[in-house]
Amino acid sequence: MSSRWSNSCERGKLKKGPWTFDEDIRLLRYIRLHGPGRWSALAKASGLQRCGKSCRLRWVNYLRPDLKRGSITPEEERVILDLHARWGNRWSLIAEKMPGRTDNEIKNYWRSHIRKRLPKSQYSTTEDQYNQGASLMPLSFPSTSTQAIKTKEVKASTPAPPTCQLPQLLSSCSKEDITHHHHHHHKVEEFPEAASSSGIACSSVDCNLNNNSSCSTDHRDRDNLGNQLQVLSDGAGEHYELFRCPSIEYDALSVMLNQFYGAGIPEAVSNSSLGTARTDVTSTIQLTDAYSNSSDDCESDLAASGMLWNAIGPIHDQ
DNA sequence: AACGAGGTCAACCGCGACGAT
DNA sequence: TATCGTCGCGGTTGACCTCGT
Repeated sequence: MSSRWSNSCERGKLKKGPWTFDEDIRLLRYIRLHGPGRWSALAKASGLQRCGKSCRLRWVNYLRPDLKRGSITPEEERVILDLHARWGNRWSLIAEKMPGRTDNEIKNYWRSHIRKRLPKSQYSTTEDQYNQGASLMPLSFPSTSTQAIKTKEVKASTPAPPTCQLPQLLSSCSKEDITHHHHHHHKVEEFPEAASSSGIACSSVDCNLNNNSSCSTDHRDRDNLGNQLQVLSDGAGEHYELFRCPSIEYDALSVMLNQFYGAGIPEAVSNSSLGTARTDVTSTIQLTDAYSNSSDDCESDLAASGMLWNAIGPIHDQ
């Protein structure tokens, strides 16, 4: 039993390791059509050379649109501390109380940030709580009933089909920023190939060199990423505007997700700080702006962008 | 500039549980 | 009831990154 899933992953020498951009697109497109769940079937039907387990993990921990990006806030850390003190290493349970955070993320945060600050005696007791059969303390949070949080009996619900939760991803770069930085605000042409193939009115792409202080070159500080893609809707259809900070990577997944969910939200603004630079080089497009007259740090890789648009395809025919 | 140590985090692995047949 | 397929959880790994020397 325990090895069944493992075996199915081994079967046919399925791919392992970091996900590529193309795989992400395939997975997203499939989920867009059929919703998440039934991972084994999904893995086969989507054409991905991945096992269902891997697909599920990628979705849950990385591609889900309702994920909150950026560092754990002090408030969130307090919640983690509190809940961990109550429940021990019940990461999925803790994650349920922290919308937008995954169990993996919380677990990693605990191990790399919190645990090392605590004396071993302190964290080991809470970590052992569950194994010792300690009863889970009732929550002080509005949430599932305390009966429902008894240990592993809690059956994690299948993630709901994608809903429009992009407001959670609101970027730190606002329109206001843009208007305040005219000196670096220049328009570039549409993605010709993309627009034609997708059938979407992609009227313009703004490459805004936003030099405000919130823009950081530290790719790991995702809070500070200033990339922004706006999906704008008007009578003529939808078009997309992309704003970015200099010297940071424009994450293609963001574009994809905006289009992915754009159908459901007429006007969506999203943060493009999805993913990290290190996950996979192919999952990010280095937006170095070939269209800029002035600058050296903003170029764009239209081929890659075109590939993206082609890959995800138009909304209306999905 | 080069290198090593330590940190971070996406992804993997093993396992237990559950539902369907 | 037994078996099978699927799913989700928690622990662990390892590639990549940053920082100090």
